[in-house]
Amino acid sequence: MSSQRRARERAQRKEGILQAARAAFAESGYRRTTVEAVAERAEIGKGTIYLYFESKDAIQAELLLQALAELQAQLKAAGDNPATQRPDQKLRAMADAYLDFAQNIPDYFRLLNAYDRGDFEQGTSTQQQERLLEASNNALDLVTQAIADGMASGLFGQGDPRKMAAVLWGAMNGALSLLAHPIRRNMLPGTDGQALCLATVDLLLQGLMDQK
Amino acid sequence: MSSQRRARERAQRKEGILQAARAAFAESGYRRTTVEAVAERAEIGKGTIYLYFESKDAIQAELLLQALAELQAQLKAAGDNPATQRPDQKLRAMADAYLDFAQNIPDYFRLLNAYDRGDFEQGTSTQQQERLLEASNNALDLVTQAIADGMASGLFGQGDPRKMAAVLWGAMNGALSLLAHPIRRNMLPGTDGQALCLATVDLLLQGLMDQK
Amino acid sequence: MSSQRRARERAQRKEGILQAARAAFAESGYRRTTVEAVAERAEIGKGTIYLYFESKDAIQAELLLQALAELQAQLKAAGDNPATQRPDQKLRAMADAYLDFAQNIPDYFRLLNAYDRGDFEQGTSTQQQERLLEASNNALDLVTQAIADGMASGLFGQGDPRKMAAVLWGAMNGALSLLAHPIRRNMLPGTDGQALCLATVDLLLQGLMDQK
Amino acid sequence: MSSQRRARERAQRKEGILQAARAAFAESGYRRTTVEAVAERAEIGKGTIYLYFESKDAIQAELLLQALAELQAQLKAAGDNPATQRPDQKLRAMADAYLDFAQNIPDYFRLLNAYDRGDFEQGTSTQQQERLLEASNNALDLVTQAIADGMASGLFGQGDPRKMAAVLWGAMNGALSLLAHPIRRNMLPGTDGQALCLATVDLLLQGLMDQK
DNA sequence: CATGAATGAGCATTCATTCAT
DNA sequence: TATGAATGAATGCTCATTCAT
Repeated sequence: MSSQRRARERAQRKEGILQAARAAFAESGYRRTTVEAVAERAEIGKGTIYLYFESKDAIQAELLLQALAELQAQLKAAGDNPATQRPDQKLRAMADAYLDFAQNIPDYFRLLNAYDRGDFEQGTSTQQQERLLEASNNALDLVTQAIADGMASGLFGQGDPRKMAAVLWGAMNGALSLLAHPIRRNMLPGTDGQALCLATVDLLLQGLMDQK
Repeated sequence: MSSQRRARERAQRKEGILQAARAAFAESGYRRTTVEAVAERAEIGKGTIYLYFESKDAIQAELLLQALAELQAQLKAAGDNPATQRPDQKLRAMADAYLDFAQNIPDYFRLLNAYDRGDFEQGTSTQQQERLLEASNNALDLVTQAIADGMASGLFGQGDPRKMAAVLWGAMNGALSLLAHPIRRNMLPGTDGQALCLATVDLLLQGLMDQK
Repeated sequence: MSSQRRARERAQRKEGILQAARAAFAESGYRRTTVEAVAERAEIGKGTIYLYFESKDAIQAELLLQALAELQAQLKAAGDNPATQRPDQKLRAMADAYLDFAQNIPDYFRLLNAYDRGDFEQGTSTQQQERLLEASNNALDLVTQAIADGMASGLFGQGDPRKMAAVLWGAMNGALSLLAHPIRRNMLPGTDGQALCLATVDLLLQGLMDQK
Repeated sequence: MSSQRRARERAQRKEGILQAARAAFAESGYRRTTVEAVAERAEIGKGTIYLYFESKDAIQAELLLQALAELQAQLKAAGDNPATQRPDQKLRAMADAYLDFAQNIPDYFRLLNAYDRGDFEQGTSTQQQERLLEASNNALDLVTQAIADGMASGLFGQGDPRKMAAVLWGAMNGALSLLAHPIRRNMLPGTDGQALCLATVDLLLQGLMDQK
């Protein structure tokens, strides 16, 4: 059926716009990126974008959902790996997955960070906010559960597992953000984001395990 | 001499503009803040601002330097306190100072974070960038030194002290940023920025000390 | 012959577009009506419209000709009615016909008024303007003739019959337009367009007949 | 005081924009007139307009109020003239005033007509609509009163004076509008708006007076 | 013939910066 | 030195029209 091909082409075009927007937003930031710039990158006309998206804000919101879905999938895959049974191994695997995510799809990572900063409160509908919150909670729950398991088994010291999960999350965000900017990289020659991130996780896990 | 008084008045006027801009940027964000809004807050005419600053960007850059100088001063004061001799105590004192800085002058803290994200590459001249880099390095050096002392004295395990300093810096940034947005606070009921930050430092110091 | 059927189908399709446009223009106004909205109403594709009309303006111009032709036909029918022989009866019959036209096909009436205001000078070709002028003249001639008859028979006072025809025409337009807007209807509670129109005609005929 | 001069210059500038807009709207219609075109006509920059008016709609609304105020003043002056005591003389004087208004300030006249057609429902605030309605009612009341006087004195036949006032109003609008467009003027050689309007008033007054 | 995806000119509005006073 | 009126470049979005299928 041609309707199938039509739908596929439409989805491809939409995805093309999203990726063009992702690159453009990453390069210049949301506000500085014009709709025309996105169109040029996607090699289409300005008006065409509005055949696929309601507004510039809608593009960003859609990208955000994509980013969070992707992250959640990668975290889940890492946590579900049967080869990593021990809670500390699970946490490290998920940390690695987060690191991979931040390094392989840095635009998505930046987008999530921008959302955390509240950079586009107006651009997301209530429904989208709920979906985003749910996805975020799911992701954080995965980490929380691993920590709770570690505490229950005596591997980690006692504490609030959700708070510890937030500590991990925040610390990794911080490490990854720190080296995102060239000026900061110059301050730490010989250390890249990956190394800093791994060192952070090492130290935190060490602290967790020796806390008892 | 009247030239002295004139210079003093000029500096006061400049400072007034800077503080007005700081408050305005914090309230509405840099892009959404108009130069006119800054002028109104400073209770001067719009054109007067351009007698003291080249551009809106220049105001932001100057604020950045102020923020960094203030942070450096507070970290130095915390590290120099003779009551805290042990490296881990020094680190904790500096962490507390950073936390205080972030909480008491959140506008400055946000400004530094925004700069780290590369939000205004165009707004800073090369000279300003060098001053910023130097100030940042000085601040990081203070932390690095304390860690190096701890390693030398056997209190901490061996490692790259500058990298560890960066880990601390990044982790604290991450913890503080995480709870800056209401949506994230809702995800962590009962935990505020301070608690999260303290937990992060606890865990990292724990990790450092037990690493031997 | 199939060419006949084809021509008929083409005419039907064209008529369908015209009626869709008429309804759409009446509902939302010419500027606010998009070509796509007309296409949807006509249940055809947007591009198809351009197989039958040069432009959006051309649709409006064609509607205008239809409206004028329809009005002329109705006026002629009213004037030709053998039951109304006396000039004043003829005039009243034609006025009633105009009132019916304005009330039964308000879209056409509004279109004619819009044209009178010069709302779309650019949309009509010279040829169309000539056809429009001719149709208008024919309609006005019908009224003029009845008035001239009345003057010749001594029923009306002497005067320029064409000018009197224009007076009648303008006055009816004015009465009908006045109550087209809700705000004006609120100013005249208890009076509708029909009553106002009839009162206008009464008064004018009275004036004509008593002018001698 | 310089503040007086300042205020005067500001008012002059505002008035300049209003008159530029009046001319532009009259020439091309409201929708087809761009803000830039108004600015060029007023020989100022595009942005300057927004120092004096909230929006394009606000300019139109202000013009409307000016137009109605002007009309009301002229009608009142005509009706209050002690030289015209008899109701029919008063009515004729007010009709002359309306004719003068339409001919001397045709842009204002067109603007009022456009408002009557409901061409800009969105552009006027509720408060403005009330002011407009009140001004309209005042104007119509002047005519109604003269007709009521005529009926009371036996000069005119009995009837609903407000309805008769509306008949007069509508008929004059119709006569004036009819000849506003060149194509219509061509249909009536030798007759101009003034003649048509006067003929309309003559006929209506004749009708009123002979109605008894 | 019919379609609808693609296009880009056009528009109202904002705001950093300039400059006459 | 201080002012704020004036400016016009920049931007998100609409819609009449075209054209490949």
